Amino acid sequence: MSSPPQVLAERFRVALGNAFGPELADVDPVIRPSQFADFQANVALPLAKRLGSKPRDVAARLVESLGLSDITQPPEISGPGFINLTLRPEWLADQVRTLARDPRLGVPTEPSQVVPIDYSAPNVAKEMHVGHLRTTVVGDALARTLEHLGHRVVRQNHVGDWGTPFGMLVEHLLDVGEHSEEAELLVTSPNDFYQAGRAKFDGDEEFAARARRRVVALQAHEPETMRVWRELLELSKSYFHSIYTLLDVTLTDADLAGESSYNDELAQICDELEAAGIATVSEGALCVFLDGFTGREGKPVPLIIRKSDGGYGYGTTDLATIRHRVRDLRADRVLYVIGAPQSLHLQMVWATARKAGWLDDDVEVVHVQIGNVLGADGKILRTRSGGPIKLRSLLEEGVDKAGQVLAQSRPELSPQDREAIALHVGIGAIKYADLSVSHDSEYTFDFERMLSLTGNTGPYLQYAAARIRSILRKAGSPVGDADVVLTEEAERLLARTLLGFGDVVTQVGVTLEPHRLCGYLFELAQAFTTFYESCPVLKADDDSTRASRLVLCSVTLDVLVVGLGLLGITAPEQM
RNA sequence: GCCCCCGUAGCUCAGCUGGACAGAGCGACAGACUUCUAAUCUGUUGGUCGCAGGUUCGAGUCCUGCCGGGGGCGCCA
Repeated sequence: MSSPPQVLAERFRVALGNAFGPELADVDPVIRPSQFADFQANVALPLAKRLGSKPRDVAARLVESLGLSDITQPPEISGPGFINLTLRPEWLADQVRTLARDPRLGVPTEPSQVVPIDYSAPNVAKEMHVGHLRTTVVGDALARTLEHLGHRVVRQNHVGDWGTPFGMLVEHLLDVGEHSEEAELLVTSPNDFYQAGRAKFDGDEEFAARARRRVVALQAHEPETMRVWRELLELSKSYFHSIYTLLDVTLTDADLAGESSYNDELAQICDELEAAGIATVSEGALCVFLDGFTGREGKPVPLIIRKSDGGYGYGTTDLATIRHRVRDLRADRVLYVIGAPQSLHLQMVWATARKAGWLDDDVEVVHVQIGNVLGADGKILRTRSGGPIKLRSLLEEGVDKAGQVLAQSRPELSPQDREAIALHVGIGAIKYADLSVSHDSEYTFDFERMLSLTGNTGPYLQYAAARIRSILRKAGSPVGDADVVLTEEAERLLARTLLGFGDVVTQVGVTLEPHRLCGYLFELAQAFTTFYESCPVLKADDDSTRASRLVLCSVTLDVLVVGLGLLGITAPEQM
């Protein structure tokens, strides 16, 4: 089904053609939300110049040609030439009824694209921290949203599973014993494992020497070393699993596309680039120099693809990665949901890939820049002692705090129920806080704010859904396909808001900005709450009003649940 | 030095790709519970949109230059 702005735009297209000729039919009617009506069309203003007449006259001619009487009240021209459009309640009601029957709730199915999304990317044998939280949560929301729009999303979890530290880690794992309690730390508290290895490396010459030899063995793919390395990965996978499960993130083992998976291609990448004259040796390293990339003192910035010691860095891996996504996955659009500081690096990788012919112009690559998460002091979030905060403890704290609030406000619920709700509320609050501000801006982490039941928070939206569920439970009979009648202003506003869902989801697919969906859902929850306050549902004056309002409740719940679902947030049955 | 991001109400943030007087939430102040979950609501308060030019009928939004904050800029990813 089409959204109101879409329907209006189509009518304007016809009117523009009739009034000013077919060549102007496709001018954007510039339909926008209005503070004086439901929508306003601003097209008369830019058109006036083109036609050489006054904006108000253009608007008047347009209104004459406009066949809208079935949809809107008579359009009004105001100000310099705005056309104000107020939807007829009957038409709105009809649209809501159609929405109620639409399993997609107004969300279109777009022509399917293949969209690899690079997100999360934790490191093997390291604890995830708040930095990973944001890319994981935003990336997952984008994956869910694009999938819902009909695209084929290929999740790519580019985990850090290769490099010199792994010599030390393998050696340490062998030292402590593969099935020891120490080894189990990789699953429960990876940083402790890493730091124990690190401490030994720094303090024990003999171990350090062994670790360095192990790096060589690893790079030579020596079988026993590789076996232990794989064991390291397995343990880390369990750790990732536990976090992803707790976070309710869709990533699975099948999505792992770690750095090591490109090992076999790195030499060839270098050879090919060197043969093509794209890469040249400088100071012993094989580098790509690109026009337009200059650093200090105007010196060209290199993308180093082979270090002077013969090793490969992440630049080479990233080239193999983009090639794989385009050539093997046949991507139409590639998303990198990673930290903002990597911007320059990505630009260089892409430019190199384009030069090498691995990245066609018709493939869109986007860096969804993730801003830092800050503490109350405005600095990157850390523990009081200055160390990075473990993601797991952060999540557990959120769930814990949500549980405390519930214990106070809903003492009548069983501890089991409260625990289940606290999980959804705590995790939902943290995820929503991450999603509701634009992904590229830094944001301040504040439990109190994100767990608040008022304001633009996860719990507020969940609460709205829980109240609707409570009504529907008490309604007894299922919500039928009743006529919708909009008499109260609160009903009108709720109806109009509901009809905007599809457009917002579409927009998120284009701009890759989940915070727009958050803003919409907040608006919807507010519209519902206002309706809830002023329009009794179960105690409505008559049966038809009751039935109509039940439809409104039901559709609102559907949109909230689906919308939150696209964000990766669950709406609990009760709160 | 060059490049990227940011600067909007006391605080945290929006601002729908250029449209009418700049919006929310929190905070503060004043109200609303025999009512479907009062953890929810209503109202009031509050801003030279960092500064100065420019483009435009119209600029928080686009361009240029400053000021201020963050980040990046050759062998860590």
